[in-house]
Amino acid sequence: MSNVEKVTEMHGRVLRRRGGTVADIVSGLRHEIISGRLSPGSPLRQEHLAERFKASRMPVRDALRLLEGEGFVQLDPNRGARVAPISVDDVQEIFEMRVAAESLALRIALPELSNMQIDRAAAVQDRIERAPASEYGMLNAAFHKTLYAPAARPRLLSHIDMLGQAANRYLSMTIATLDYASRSNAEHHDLLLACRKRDEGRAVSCLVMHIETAGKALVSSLEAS
Amino acid sequence: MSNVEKVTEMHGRVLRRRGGTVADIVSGLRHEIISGRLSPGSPLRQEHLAERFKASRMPVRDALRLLEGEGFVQLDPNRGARVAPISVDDVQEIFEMRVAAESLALRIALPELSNMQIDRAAAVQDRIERAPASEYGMLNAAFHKTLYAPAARPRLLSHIDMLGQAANRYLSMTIATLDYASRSNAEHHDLLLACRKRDEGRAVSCLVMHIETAGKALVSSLEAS
DNA sequence: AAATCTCTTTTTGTATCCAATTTTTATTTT
DNA sequence: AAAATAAAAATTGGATACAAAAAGAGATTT
Repeated sequence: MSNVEKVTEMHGRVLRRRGGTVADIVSGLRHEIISGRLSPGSPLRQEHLAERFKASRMPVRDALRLLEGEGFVQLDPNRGARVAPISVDDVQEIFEMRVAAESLALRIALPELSNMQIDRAAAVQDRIERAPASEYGMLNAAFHKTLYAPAARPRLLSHIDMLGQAANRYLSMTIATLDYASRSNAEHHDLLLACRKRDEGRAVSCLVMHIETAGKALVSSLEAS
Repeated sequence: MSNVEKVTEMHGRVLRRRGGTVADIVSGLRHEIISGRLSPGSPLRQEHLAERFKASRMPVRDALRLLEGEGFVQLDPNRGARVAPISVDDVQEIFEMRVAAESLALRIALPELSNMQIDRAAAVQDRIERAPASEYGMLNAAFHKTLYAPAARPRLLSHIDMLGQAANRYLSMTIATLDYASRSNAEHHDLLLACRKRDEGRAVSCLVMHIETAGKALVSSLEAS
């Protein structure tokens, strides 16, 4: 979020040094949407955002287009941008897609997976069990990514990443993480064990279960509210 | 592509005003990349594109960002945009992802699929067998989309669409479509038959085979050149 | 009350700057 | 001649200002 503050002068006004403006706005806005500080459906006015991020409209528009591609922002022609709405159907769909994409990634990665890489995933799992709940989403993504990395499938991995971020948006809305955490951790350990044995069938079914139960927990938690 | 030529005055200079500029540039550029008229790796300079599409740099940048999200353009900071490179690995990955995504879509759609919708897909297949090879990519996508539509999964369907477009880019590079066509048509008929019987297992395995053989044909055709 | 017509707000697009980076070219140095 | 360096040319990233179109809100008329 912080930026190099090498300031210079332009048209009599102060401005930040070049670089990373769009990236800043994207990550800032994305974080606010994922964390729920920006509620679904609320309008995102270009001028307002430009002022909030101390930038001009141009990088703001670039950022909005990027976030539209990621599914966090809805852009209607001539009507502007709004925080993408949420729905139970959407969660369901995201988790169905995660099952398909991540089981594919695991199947490809498993034969290439070294013990060292499994150890690294186990270390991430250790951090998950110690870290505060607020970091769960990010660490969970890191755990899964560590296991899929040997697949060497850039498109697939970035697709999985996008789905994970979309899921995090819903995850952070429900405080159901607390009683779900222990179950998720146990499932991660099961998955690691199956990976160590290089048991593809077992590993994939562990993963499918893991994602499906997470999805179901989220859906029921959303339907309750 | 044609546009209203409302002319107006600004800063003493004449300028043409148009509507839907960004969409025009995106679809125009995308078509040129898919059709291969713009070769992989060739630079896309903003100023040059702006002149070619008779627009200013802002909509050009918007378009480039969108196309980057779709994977057709590669954007390096401070170095500009280039037509995304191609590789055999990329084709392989795209078709792996298509298998996963489309078999999921078919599994979800099949129980909701009506005979009328199957007939509509069969009608599209009829058109495929009559139409010129240049329209194969677009019609093939329409055929598959017709079968998946009842799944009512917007995210999944647009993901499948993107993969299809990415695949079309490689498809149009190889003229291997000619001896592949008869095989593809037979597979489409098999798939339709399995759908009519509502035989999920058979339909999905037909589809998986269909996509995999298409991928393999493309890979071997690319490796030959 | 319903329809029409302003008036305002907001988005979309154009044009023109300027600064920071590459990339290229020319010039020196070894 | 080859390598290193400095100057110059392209190009991108970003800012500002302005024009036009659409959507929304009021006010007016029917």
